[in-house]
Amino acid sequence: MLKKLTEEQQARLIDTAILEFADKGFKGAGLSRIAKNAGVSVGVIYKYYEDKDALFAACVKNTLDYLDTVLQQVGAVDAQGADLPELVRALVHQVQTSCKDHPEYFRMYHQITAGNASEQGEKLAELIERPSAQAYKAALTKAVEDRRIDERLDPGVGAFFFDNLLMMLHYAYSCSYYKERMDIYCGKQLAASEEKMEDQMVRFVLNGLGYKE
Amino acid sequence: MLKKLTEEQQARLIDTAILEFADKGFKGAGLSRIAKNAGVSVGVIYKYYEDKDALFAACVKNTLDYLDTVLQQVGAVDAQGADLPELVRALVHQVQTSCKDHPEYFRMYHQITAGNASEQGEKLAELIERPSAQAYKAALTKAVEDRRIDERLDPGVGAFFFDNLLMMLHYAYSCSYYKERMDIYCGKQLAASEEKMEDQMVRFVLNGLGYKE
Amino acid sequence: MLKKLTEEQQARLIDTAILEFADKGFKGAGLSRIAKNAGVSVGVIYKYYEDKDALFAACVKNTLDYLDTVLQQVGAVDAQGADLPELVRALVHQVQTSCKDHPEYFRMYHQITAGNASEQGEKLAELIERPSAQAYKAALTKAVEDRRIDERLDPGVGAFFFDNLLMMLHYAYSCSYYKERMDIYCGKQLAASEEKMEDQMVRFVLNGLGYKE
Amino acid sequence: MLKKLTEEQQARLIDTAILEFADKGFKGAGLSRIAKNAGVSVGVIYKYYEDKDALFAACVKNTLDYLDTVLQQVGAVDAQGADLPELVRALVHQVQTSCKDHPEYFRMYHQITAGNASEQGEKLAELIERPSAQAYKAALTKAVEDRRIDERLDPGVGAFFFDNLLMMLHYAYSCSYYKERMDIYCGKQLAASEEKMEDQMVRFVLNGLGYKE
DNA sequence: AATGAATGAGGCTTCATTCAT
DNA sequence: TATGAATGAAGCCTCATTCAT
Repeated sequence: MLKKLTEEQQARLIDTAILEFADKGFKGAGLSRIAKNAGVSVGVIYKYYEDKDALFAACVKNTLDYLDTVLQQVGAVDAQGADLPELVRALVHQVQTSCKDHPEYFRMYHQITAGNASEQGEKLAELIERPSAQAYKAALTKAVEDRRIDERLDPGVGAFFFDNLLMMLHYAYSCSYYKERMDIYCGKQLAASEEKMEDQMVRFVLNGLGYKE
Repeated sequence: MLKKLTEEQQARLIDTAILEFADKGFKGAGLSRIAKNAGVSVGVIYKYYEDKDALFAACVKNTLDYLDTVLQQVGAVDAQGADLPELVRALVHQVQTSCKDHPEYFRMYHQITAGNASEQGEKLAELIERPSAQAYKAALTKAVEDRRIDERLDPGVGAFFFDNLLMMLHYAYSCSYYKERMDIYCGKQLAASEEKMEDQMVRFVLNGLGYKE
Repeated sequence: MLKKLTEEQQARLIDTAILEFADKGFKGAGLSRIAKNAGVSVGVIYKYYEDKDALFAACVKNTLDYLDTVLQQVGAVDAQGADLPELVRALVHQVQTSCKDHPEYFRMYHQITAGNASEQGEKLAELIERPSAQAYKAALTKAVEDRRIDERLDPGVGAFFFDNLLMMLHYAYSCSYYKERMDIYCGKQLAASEEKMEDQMVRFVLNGLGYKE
Repeated sequence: MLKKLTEEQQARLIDTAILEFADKGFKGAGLSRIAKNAGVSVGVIYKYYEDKDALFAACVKNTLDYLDTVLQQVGAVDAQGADLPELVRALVHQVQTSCKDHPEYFRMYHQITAGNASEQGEKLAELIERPSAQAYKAALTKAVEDRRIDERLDPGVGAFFFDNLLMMLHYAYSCSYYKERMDIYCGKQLAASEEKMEDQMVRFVLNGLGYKE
């Protein structure tokens, strides 16, 4: 079913759609605008996707794939036997780089979590969150066993708090509201320094987990 | 066909509208559905609000007022000379109670931050975030001066991380996606125990800030 | 059915309604605006008139009464045995004075003839036009018999042309479009001089009728 | 569901719209009724016209173009060196034929002059009236110079009266109210005879202008 | 197979009409 | 009885979806 539309055009369609959905939400997004910005016709969208819902679903899947890729990269760091501080720093750093590269994916994530579309967010949560939850929890469980972090902290809950912080950092680097919010809290100057924010974040997280040396 | 919408009916209209906007977003919300659910006619909305934008603005204002009230309550705890652990615990606890009472306000907040409405979220950020930012920063600055928390942590940034955690906890207790996410990370059992979550959260935050004794 | 609304208020209601209908047309007129401008409530309109149509009908009747009054005044001139030039001059003059006093009635007439309301204009034509048609025709018939005007001109048709000219003069003095049109044709200066316009009109009409001596 | 509205369909849309606006006025006209009568969907109107105002404007433009065409045809007669009686007769005759062909344009003109639409009629007056005013005035000025008509009559004012008569004749042949009115004044029989009305009109006008030989 | 104009259901908004006070 | 807020049908307009080319 992909005769005339090149792979590139299909990719561009999805990318454009993600931008639109990420910025306008499901209802606010316009198929004709997407088509125009993607340089294709409205009709062709319906050759590839059943309807607006299906296009949105495809965008969601794309977002998931991207998030998976990002997670995999961290997994690689983990696999190299990095210690917790290195891991945390790698994750925080990656928030910054991935948000610089593709802020739209995280705005898209924010839209997904708003649940304005037709589908249930609950099903997506499982899909999206389980992998990182598992990964972080595993790392923390191991750290607990190694007596490197506060054993009174449940690894799952710790992972939750940690990911919460990452999540909000993603938003701060991707969504205008949260960007403004970060500026208000941290001051524009500090907020603009990725190094300092990274340092502070790493410190707060390790402290929070009760990491010892 | 009452002679005038009672205060109660007006309140119900706004409440219904907030529920609708919170769950469907600005574009997805339907005035006729709001009217029906509020038990009034479509036309009457326009006696009280210029248009859909104005109704949304009123809902936003309502949300801000609620958030202010919540913050004020914590301010009272602070004014009683509570120490940092008490303050943190009070805040975390309030997240749980306010989300139980009025989850819709926090879903509404999430919608506002998505920026799908007609107005700019940037202007709202200032309005919404400045007060708590100031309050938390002040508390942390004082704690730094008292040598109670890690002085290498910038008070503003510390407040940012802390509020980020609160924010995500709000979402976890208000928005279905984040609720599911919390369950995935923490396990349904732990997530369901407000006391345990509170304890863990207080521990993580105080650790994170490097709080001593 | 006229307990509280004084005669004066009722008159004001009709006057206000005429202004509104004359300027906005039947559909464009707003009952709430009429009520407000008349200083009464919307509801009371429905105590005196079945619906918008009935109110419009009352305004039409009022207009007819006014036009009748105007015609009667000319009838008085006629009854005094005035000759045709005097009669014509009196009529032309009256166009100018009545348009100065109550331009709204002639704008109303224009609206009626547009037939935008719900009722048929045909019925009204009979009511409105018959009297003056009869009067003018009688005057011309007599003038023909007296060999004062061109007998090749049918009295009815002559009356028609004459009234056509009067009608358009009414419009020129009452409706902004026709006022502008008069300025374009005659030049602002000439158009502004009622005496000159009157003279020219009288001359043209008498000439047209082939009036001798 | 044709691939594109044919020229014919587009023309039909405008024609239907003119009919609707001409008979119901701007406010009274209904886009859905226009669409239905034109045999197209409501939505397609918005592909060709920004909104109801724009559709109305297009109808007005169409009307102006038609009136121009009509005037041009008379211009041709004038250019052939016709004398005043021939010119007047040609004009009167054209009123009859053009009203038979397209009465809706003159009802539309009547609506425009009622000024119920969104735009100012004043601007249109200049556009619509200037050309014929100029043409008629020129013809009369020349006639005055040739000592063919009463020099005490201002050419502009003479043109005004003449066009007033033409205007009302247009209405009489196009609008039901004015048709009825003509019948009342002239009698149905005479009114129905275009030749006689033409003769009478030509006589009246030439007399009115004081035309000699 | 892609195009993009046409379709028409649905949403926001207005306003004539009703009716509780 | 007058009031004027509430009602809800109807109008304008948008946009997801269809389909002739």
